[in-house]
Amino acid sequence: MDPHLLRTFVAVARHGSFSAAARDLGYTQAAVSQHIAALESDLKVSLLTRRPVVATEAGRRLLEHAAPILLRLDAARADVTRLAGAPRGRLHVGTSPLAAPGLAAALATLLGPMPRLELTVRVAARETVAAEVASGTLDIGLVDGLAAPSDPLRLSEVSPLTAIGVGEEQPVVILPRSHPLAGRTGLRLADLIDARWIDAPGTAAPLGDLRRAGGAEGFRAALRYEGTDTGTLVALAAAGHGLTVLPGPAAGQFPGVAGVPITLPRLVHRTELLHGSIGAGSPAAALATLLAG
Amino acid sequence: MDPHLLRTFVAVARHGSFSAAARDLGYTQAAVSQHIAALESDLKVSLLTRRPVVATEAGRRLLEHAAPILLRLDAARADVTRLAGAPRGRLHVGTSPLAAPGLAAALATLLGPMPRLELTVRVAARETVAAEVASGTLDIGLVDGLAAPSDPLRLSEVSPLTAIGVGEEQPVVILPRSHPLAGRTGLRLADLIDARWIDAPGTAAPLGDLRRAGGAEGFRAALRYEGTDTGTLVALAAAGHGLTVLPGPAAGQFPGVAGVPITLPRLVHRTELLHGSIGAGSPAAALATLLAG
DNA sequence: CCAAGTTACGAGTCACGTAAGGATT
DNA sequence: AATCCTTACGTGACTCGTAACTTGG
Repeated sequence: MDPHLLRTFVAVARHGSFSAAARDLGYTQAAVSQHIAALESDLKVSLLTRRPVVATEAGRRLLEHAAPILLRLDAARADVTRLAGAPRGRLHVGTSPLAAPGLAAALATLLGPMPRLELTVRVAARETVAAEVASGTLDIGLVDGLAAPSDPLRLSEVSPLTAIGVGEEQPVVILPRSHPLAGRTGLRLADLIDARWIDAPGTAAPLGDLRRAGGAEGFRAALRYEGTDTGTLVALAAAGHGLTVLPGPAAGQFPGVAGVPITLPRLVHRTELLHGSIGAGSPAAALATLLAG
Repeated sequence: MDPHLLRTFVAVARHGSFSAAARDLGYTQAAVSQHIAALESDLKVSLLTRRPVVATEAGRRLLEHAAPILLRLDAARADVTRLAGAPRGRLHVGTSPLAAPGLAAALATLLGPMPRLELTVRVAARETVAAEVASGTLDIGLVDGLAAPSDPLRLSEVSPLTAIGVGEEQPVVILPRSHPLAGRTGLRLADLIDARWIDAPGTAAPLGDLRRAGGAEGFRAALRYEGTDTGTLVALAAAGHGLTVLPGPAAGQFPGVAGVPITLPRLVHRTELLHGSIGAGSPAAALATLLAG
């Protein structure tokens, strides 16, 4: 199970085509065919159907493992390399959409006494930010999510990252003005189990977190939003496509909707600063090493 | 970063010797030397000092990643292979020490209506059991630990495993009879932060869990116990080497010590049945596939 | 000077590209 | 017939073992 083969397998499964994967990876398509054949004969299992090219049951299973493994491999390389890497004087920062408003403040705190530097900021889905901080594409990440007070966020545990909490907010449910519950001053999770929800895992609180908090099924997704634009998400909620949970301060900024505080059993909306240097102490210290000079 | 190279690196670091690692892995020592050289030149970092052979800062960093990666790789192979693997008629079961008393009952429930089969049982540290279930060495694992009520145990997230809760118990602190607190009918965690503790991560509740529950530092380990024998652990506690936390029922069995129920904020001692078939529904169904015929 | 890691070199293997060969729509 | 995957084959690269070399205690 050479990582090269895994990488090829993932590409083929994603493209649904050997030739497309080959083009993507810079191989000939014969090489891709050989890669898949090698994997299949190594595991003694058929991983893909041909014509059309679709992952089999075993292939789907392998796909679930492959991405984390490849990510971890990249993270390991990045982590080790970071130590020796010459400071670059550039800082790549990523943020999840709902953490973005806090970005300026967080950077000011960190960089206040810092020298000039080239700063790049990018907004991406929560898990994307975490993955890119792990793999070294980003130096720093700001992510938000639901967690027990003063508990670390549970990001997919592909690689150990250092997380520092930078804020906790009251979670608020976004409802269309016309919604029967829109006038309430507070809600309980149980009131909303049977509502229609928007599943926006990269942007809003993931439904899985709500489901776990509620200890119940429900929280059926009526719509899945894969973008990272909060305005669009709120517009969808305003149009009645479903409910979503935002941190309180963010909710106040949108006129067309009602934001009702929700009592979640022991959950707050938490924002964390992520960086990759496991043992590096304070983020300022890590930054200093990163930027020095 | 070929897994072969990583495996070699891990072996060298563990043995503290190229030659010993070579013997262990069935390579010549020249090959091992080349492996390490290849890794170092790939990462452009020195990973080991020679003479004596010790991991450098970067090497230690890599070691933290290597073990989980290799484990995940094994787990992926096992997971994919499991699907196609012919039922073996043999069942390898592992259990953490404190879950062992429940093993008979759990197996009876599962296997009651099952045909005869060859059964192997082994006791090992909690994380070992989880790792071996993931990598397919074990078919089924029974593990215990501290967790919020009806929350899954947080085992090291190397590989997704299906977990089914099979029991929750009141945690109890084991104290020598002569201990000033031994007469109490109940304790709070705060009473014990400054006590001397035994760190027995494979057997008792890991100190890290207590520390997290207490939201504090403290819980200094006076002694580390790496074995998996509950009797020995309790004997150490009885002799005053430190405190440890066991599930209530287990604590009653030992005469020389006092077991005092402890109120942990939202934590219970939980036992779970682990198996590897991610989507396989009930454990009975998984077992049926495993054993069929 | 001995134990232990490195370097040199050759043999076998492996992985890739080219090109020809099926198969499916 | 066209598209797409597989197979055959040759070349270049890689990996490992043997053996000579180097270094540190």
